[in-house]
Amino acid sequence: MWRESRRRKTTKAECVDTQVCEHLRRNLRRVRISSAIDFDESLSAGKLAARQIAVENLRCGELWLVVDAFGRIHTPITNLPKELRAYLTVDGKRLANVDVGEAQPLFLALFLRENARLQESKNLRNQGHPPAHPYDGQSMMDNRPQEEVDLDRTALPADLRRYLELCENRGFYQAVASKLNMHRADVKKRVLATLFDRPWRRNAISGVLGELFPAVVQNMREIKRGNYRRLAHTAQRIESAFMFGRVVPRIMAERPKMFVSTIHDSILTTAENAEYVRGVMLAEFARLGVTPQVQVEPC
DNA sequence: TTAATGGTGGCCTCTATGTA
DNA sequence: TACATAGAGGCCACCATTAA
Repeated sequence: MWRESRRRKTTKAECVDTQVCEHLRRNLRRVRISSAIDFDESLSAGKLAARQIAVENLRCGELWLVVDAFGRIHTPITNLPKELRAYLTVDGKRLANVDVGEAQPLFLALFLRENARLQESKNLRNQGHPPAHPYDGQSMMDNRPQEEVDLDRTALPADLRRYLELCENRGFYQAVASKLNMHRADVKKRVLATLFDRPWRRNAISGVLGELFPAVVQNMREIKRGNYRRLAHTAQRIESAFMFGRVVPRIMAERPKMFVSTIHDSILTTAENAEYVRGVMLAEFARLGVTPQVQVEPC
């Protein structure tokens, strides 16, 4: 019973629209998982048991949905090991994942870009100029029916511009990996940890980041001042606002019957609808003035 | 780094029971 | 009646896992 109370305590959906939550909950109930799963026998007993329990819970209809304080939605699907997604179906159809390349650094880049723009606008006002951009003062994730953002990137600090472009081209992790003579996959998790870590802790990754993007790192350190978790929380809020404030509502409006489930910054849907979802995500990113890589990966 | 989950075990409180 | 003990349940921390 105390687990139930703990779950109730953490189920606070204030930061995600109720209709979005209900839509995702309804879609969750449509998911089925195959009865014939080849578990990796080389796994430790604990890992194997955890996978078996996760699968059993899905079969039994244990379909919880929790919104955390930073707007992320957690479900049995988000907790499911990636390799088991291949066994999921909806209406008998296999699923595909529509994934944003280097999403976390990209959302951070959007936040830093907005910061830089607001700072620039503030400086101009102080000099007696009108606001630099009609977007000034408005949250970048407000879902108003405004036109696409016409962003003058030349006004941004050079290394922030380069950081943003690398994120868009899925080259950010590779740039760090190349400096360290490592493989992209090996540095990815460490880069993410370093970005969100305590700013006073230094390692090889933080050294390379400081070398490649000095103003970006300095900006991040300022955001972390007083509470280093703020940067991670901010990135998650931006991700949440984008996914549940823009992408999912648009899909709900345009294709209300289409299956959709989220895995933080990616969207799970049936393979036949994956290209449509990819188009929606690209269009919504375009409204924010960025063109990241969005890939469809069959589960 | 953040979040979630389940499992386990420790600590605390409350209640019931046994004993002097 | 007073005290000791045992069991149950709530709460929490820690560990494992998953995702990004």
